[in-house]
Amino acid sequence: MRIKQLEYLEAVIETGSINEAAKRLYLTQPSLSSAIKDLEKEMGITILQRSNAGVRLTADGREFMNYAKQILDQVHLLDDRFKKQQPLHQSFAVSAQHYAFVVNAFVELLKKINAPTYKFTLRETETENIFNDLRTFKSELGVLYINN
Amino acid sequence: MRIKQLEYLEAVIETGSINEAAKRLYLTQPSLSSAIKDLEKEMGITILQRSNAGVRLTADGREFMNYAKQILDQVHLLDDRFKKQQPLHQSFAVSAQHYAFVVNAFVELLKKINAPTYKFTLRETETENIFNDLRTFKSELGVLYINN
DNA sequence: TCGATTTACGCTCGACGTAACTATG
DNA sequence: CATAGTTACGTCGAGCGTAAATCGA
Repeated sequence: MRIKQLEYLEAVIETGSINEAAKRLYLTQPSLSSAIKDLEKEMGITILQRSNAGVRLTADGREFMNYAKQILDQVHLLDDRFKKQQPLHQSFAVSAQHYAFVVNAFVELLKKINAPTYKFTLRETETENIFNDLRTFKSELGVLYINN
Repeated sequence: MRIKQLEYLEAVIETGSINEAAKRLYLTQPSLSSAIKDLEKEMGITILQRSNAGVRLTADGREFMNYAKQILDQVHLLDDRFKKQQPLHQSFAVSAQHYAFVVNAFVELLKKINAPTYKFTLRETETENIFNDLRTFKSELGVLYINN
């Protein structure tokens, strides 16, 4: 049993669908499906009742989740205490020419992410510097617009 | 972070030595060492103070273990409830000729394991049947003695 | 130099992906 | 037939191994 599997299961139950949960977890539906299956096999119980309308907890599954939730809560406590300190410095920088559509896209991104995990930077610079920024890993993404 | 890592760490702390813990966990010392290192790196703290006399908990490590112990306790609760039901049928069988040293070794094994997890069987049979038992997976181990 | 840990590096297995299949309203 | 799920199978990385290096009493 892996902590990840419990987190996966939690997401599946919250969404009521392996498909939806897979999207939220950024993995493919078959991968998630087999991860859950592996867990069920290891525990020797059926946790989910599958149908074409999604999934529902079985009685065993409901009891299992009670235990699993306890574990996840403890894991979160530990993570909060120790883990999340330094990822604050993580940054995502874009170097681009000065164009409105770049700024718009960047703002859209900020809206979507909306988390304090990353430090976002948009460098508007000359074309040549875009290449330099990427080569020196100063920026993660470069945007060029070539007008024909 | 994996549950295994926490269990590894627990064993290391209980024994006060990566070497000893590795033996208890049936893995090699370097593997265990790097597993612990990975955990420390992920958490961004130093858990163990290494020396040529073994290891000791740092202040961070002591606090970390308080959290980890909670997680492990919850995991054990879950395992006890669901997991350990069927492994009772697991069996370990030996096919061998009738020799005192085989019986002695088998008894030694029983003493050492001393757990109700396995069903032990010793089949004393003719040489040819030893091969058959292994081929059909009836036994896990065959013992032949060739007298010169 | 002995007994502990770490570093270097190779292999295998498992986690995840893609493609194709199944089933039900 | 659309939308849920699973099965089949390939790939890549992580976990574990072995061998050699390091380090302190």
